[in-house]
Amino acid sequence: MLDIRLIRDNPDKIKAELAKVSFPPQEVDRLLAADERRRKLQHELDELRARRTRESRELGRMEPAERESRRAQMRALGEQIAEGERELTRAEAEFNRLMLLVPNLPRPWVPAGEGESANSVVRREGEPKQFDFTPLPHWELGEKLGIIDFERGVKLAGSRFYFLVGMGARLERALIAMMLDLKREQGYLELAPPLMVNTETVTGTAHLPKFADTMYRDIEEDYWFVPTAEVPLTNFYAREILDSARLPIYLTAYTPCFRREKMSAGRDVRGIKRGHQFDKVEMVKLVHPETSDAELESLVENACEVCRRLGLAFRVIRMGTGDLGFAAAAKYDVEVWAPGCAEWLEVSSCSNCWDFQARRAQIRFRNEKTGRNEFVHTLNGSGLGLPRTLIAVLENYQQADGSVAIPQALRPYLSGLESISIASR
RNA sequence: GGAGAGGUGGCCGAGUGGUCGAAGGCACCAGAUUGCUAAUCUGGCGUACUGGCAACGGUACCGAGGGUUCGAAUCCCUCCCUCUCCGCCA
Repeated sequence: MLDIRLIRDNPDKIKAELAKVSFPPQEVDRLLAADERRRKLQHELDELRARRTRESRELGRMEPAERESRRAQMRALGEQIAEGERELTRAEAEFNRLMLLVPNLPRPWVPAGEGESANSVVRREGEPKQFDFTPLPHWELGEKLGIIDFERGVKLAGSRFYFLVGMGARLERALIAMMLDLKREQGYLELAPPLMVNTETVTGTAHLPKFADTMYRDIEEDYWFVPTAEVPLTNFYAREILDSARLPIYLTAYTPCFRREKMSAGRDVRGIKRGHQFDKVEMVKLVHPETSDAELESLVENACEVCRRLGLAFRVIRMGTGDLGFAAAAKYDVEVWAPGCAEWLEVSSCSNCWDFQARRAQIRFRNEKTGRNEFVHTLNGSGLGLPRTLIAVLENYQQADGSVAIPQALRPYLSGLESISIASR
C-alpha cells in the first residue's frame, strides 16, 4: 500500500510513476475522490460526536424533570451519528478497496519498459558446462535413475504432481539442509512457520486481494495455503513496533509452497519445473529504510552464494518496470543454467518491497532520529527454489554413464556419497 | 466437541453506566539531588486519523463485531483467542 498523503500531495507525479507499471491514471483520480469523501465524512462525524459527548455530560447533571425533554433531541442526534457512521464505514471500505489495488512505485533507477523489454543481465558467474555427450533433460534422467516418478504423482493427485523417490528425495532433503545451514551462516534466523494463514496475513504481503485466484484456500476456516514462505515470514512481526536496535532482521524458512498456476496452463508441463506444490527455502529481511537499497544487493548475493556452492553457472537479471510485479519496488532474478532442457532456470527472485508490505501489515520501528514510529522496509528472495535447483544439479552433474555426481557441498549431507546411479537408489 | 475461567496501555493490575484514554505499581526517558554500582525527588511516558504557523484542540481505539442507552471498558448478543478439566485424535 502506498502512503495516501504521498498521492494526495503529488498526484501528477504519482500518476506518472504508476503509469510505468501500467496502472491507469484515472484510478488514481477515483482513489483521491474516495479519500476526500471519506475525510469529509470523518470530519463531520467527529464534530457530531464531540457535541454528543459534551451534551450528554450536561444531561447527566440535569434535574430529572429537565432531562426528559432533552432526551428526545439527544436521541435524534444519536440517530444522525449512527447514520453518519454507516456512511463513513461504506466510504472507508471503498477507499480501502481501491488502496489495496494500487501497485508499488518502482525505484527511480529501475529501467522503464513494457513486459520483459527492460530486463537486463547485470552479472554472470561460471561458464555453462560443456559435455562430450548429449546431456539429458531431468525428466529423462529422473525416470532412468528411478528418482522421479511422474506417473504415480498424476495418479494420486493429477497433472503437475510427482513423487521424488529414494535418492531423489534424499538429494532434495540434502539441498534443503545445505541451504538452511548457509542461511544461518549469512545471519538468518530459521523459522518453521504455519503453512496455512488467514486472509489478513495474505493481504499483508499483497497476495490479496488481487491474486486470490492463484492460491488454494479452505473457505470454511478462512485458511489460505501459503504460496511462498514470504507470507508467514514477512508477517511474523505484523502489527508490531520494533526497537530500531533490532534492525535489520533476517528470517529464513524451508516450506512447501502451493500455487494454482492457472496463468501458466499448458506451459512447463514437462518435468518438475512448475508444480502446484513445491519446496523452497525463503529469505526475508526487515530493514531500516536508509539501508534498504544496499540490503537488496546483499540479498541477491545471499542467493547467488547458494549457486556458487553448488558449482552452478548463474546470471543475475535486473527487472525493468514491466516485470516488477505488484509489490516490488525493485527486483532481481537469479537464473542457473540447465544443460539438459537447455534453458536458464529462475531459481530465485529477490524483491525490495520498500514500505509497501510494511504499511499493509503494519510493521513499524521506533526511529530514534525522528522520535516517530515508521514503517520498516521488507525484502524477500528465494534461497533457492528446490525443484529447479534439483533440475540444475541433476542436469549439470550427469555423467556419460548415466549416473549423477553429487556436488561436494552436498556430500556431508549424504553420508559422503559421491554419485547416484541406478544401483544406488 | 462439552463444562468452567478469563481477555484492559511495554509488563503487572484496578475499574460494573457519566467528568475513564483509563487508578496504582514496574519498566523506560528527562531533570534535580546525594561523592562510591545505587537510592530519593520532580516531570514525562499508548496508537491512529484530523484541525491549527504554533500554542493547543477534536475524534476513535479497554480481544473483534453487533445491540441497549442521552451516554458503554463497564449491561446484552455473536464470534475469536488463552487457560483448566473432560472427551477425541496424528
